[in-house]
Amino acid sequence: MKIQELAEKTGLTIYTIRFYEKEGLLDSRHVQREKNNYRNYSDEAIERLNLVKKFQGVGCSLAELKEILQDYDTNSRTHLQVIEWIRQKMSEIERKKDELDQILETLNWMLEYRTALMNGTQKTKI
Amino acid sequence: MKIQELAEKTGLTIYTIRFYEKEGLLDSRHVQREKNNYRNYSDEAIERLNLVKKFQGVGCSLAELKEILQDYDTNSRTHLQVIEWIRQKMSEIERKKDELDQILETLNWMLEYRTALMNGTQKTKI
DNA sequence: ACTTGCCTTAGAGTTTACTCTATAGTTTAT
DNA sequence: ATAAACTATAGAGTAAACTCTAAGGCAAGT
Repeated sequence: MKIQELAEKTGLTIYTIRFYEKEGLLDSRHVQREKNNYRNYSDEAIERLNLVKKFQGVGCSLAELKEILQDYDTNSRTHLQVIEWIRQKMSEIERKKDELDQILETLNWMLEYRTALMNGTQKTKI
Repeated sequence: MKIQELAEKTGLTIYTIRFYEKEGLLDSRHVQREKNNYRNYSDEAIERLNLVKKFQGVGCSLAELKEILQDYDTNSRTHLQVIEWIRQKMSEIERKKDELDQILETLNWMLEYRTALMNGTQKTKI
């Protein structure tokens, strides 16, 4: 498929897709060139970009993602290094989940506070 | 307390603290000026900055934070608007938690994949 | 053939969130 | 009283992640 179609299927803009490619987040499994030099994307590209989006959404930088997504035989990182990275990332995610719970509590408190204010009650604020 | 002390207590730099103030994330409850024009921070400032950090860490922009943290009587947003925002944010956070679970699954799968590779097994990749 | 619309690149511009520098005034320690 | 260490401001600089523009090539419809 061509870039416009991929953009529609992933919800990204064509600029972003080309930018990600330039940043090394896509490789030959995801993009090939036609004779006319047009990019031809595989279905794997959709999955890949969705993966990128998912990780991005939880505070992963593109640089970090690039390192981890790079094919095992094309870079210098050893499997053990990558495995270590994955483990660290997993406990980071667990920590982030706890944080989200804390924020939910805070939001709930804010909700109560605002509701009380609407009814003229006085409470403490931060 | 003065800015350096607040920086140490919050883990932010003095630049960031001043920047946040300029962006409207702190108000008279958090900062006052001395006769010498030095900023004098209250203990509430610590709590406030920690709150900002927490929300920031889960993808809240400063602009968004500003709107929500602004004092109820100093801005044009009605309580109902803010309450609606809080509700939306809460379901957003719930969605984010689900995403984190998905990512944990993905990471777990990646871990298995890498481990298998180390042992010479072949699997599929994205 | 011609227009419209999609594709290409290089490179410039934008936004967010800092981060620092220059310059100057204030406070503290010796 | 003088230096070191802190404070202030305005404004410049940086990094990440886009976002767009210009100039040109290709493709499909009339």
